[in-house]
Amino acid sequence: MEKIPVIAVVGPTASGKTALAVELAKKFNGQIVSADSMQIYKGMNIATAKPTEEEKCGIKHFLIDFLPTDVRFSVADYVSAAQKCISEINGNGYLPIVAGGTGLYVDSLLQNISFCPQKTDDNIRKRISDEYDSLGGENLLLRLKEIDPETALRLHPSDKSRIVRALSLFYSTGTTMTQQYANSRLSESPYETLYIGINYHNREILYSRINARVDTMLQNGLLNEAKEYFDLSSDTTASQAIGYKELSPYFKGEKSLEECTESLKRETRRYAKRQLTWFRRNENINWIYPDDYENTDDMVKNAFLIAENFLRRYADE
RNA sequence: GGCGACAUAGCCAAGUGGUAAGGCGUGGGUCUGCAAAACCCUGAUCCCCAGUUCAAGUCUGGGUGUCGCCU
Repeated sequence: MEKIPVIAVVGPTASGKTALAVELAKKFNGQIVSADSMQIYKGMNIATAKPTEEEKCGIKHFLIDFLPTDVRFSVADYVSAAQKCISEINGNGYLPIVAGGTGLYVDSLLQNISFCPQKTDDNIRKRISDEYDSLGGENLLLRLKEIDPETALRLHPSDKSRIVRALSLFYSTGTTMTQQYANSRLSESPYETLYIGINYHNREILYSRINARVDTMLQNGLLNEAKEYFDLSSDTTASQAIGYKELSPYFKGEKSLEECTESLKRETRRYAKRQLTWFRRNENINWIYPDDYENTDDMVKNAFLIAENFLRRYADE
């Protein structure tokens, strides 16, 4: 079966992914599939830096702004939704461009990871989570060792979420994490992907972009938006978004706005660092460094060259 | 000018004679159904000089600096 060509634009937050993806889409007749775990939610616009109509430049964006904030979402949901988008885009004769900073989503989609067909039982999960709290990580890890020694070996006793997941996966489906891992890569990816990553040689530049963007968000009314969402139930995906929970102490009168703004900036910087850690291990990424160029146009031109090479190679095959 | 206090990693900070807690930040890493989440790893010889002592961040003297009070 012939593979579908896909361009993926990845990188840390505030690096300029959105703009580059749009430029690529304009140049190569593309449409964009977002890979962002928070921009999927309706209403969460300012904090997530969701592209505005103006920024979209008329390019069609998929998987943005379509879910209410109380609906939970997961990688598995993302992959199946995004697969459909890519098929549709490709079927209509456009080039699919995956753009976003949620590394897990990007990789799972493009490497065609298949998730366990059965869902984990919420009650079992709850029970094991309680057991973790009462018995401790060491004990649960011993239990996991009996059913899946490999996974038990690589997990740290403090890593509650993964220990609970590994155990509840087995108890509710009979599949071990190790088996699931093997199963997940059985079918080859239907995509031929060009990865373009954006990073800065000088981290300080990225960090000052982040700081400045937070200030802009505040000017654009982040506080009003945050008032609506800082109280989201903690078991929702949306409640994890950076931008509301950091402002929460301010609304509760526990901290000053300045302190909360600082913490919001810091959390965003840390998030960017984690994103870089994630993407750096992908050897297939063609990294582009904005601080290598005099201006953005030159950088975009270089990205065009990389993309042209990729598409030509693809056409030749 | 006088009196007093303090001087430990980027920041906060414990330690009062036996060979440098901790927190925050920073940097690195893990990552397969909540991933903007969760988790792991990460640093100093204690302002300078001289002295006491087997042994000094810890005691003594001098210097420098900072802060507070007073005239």
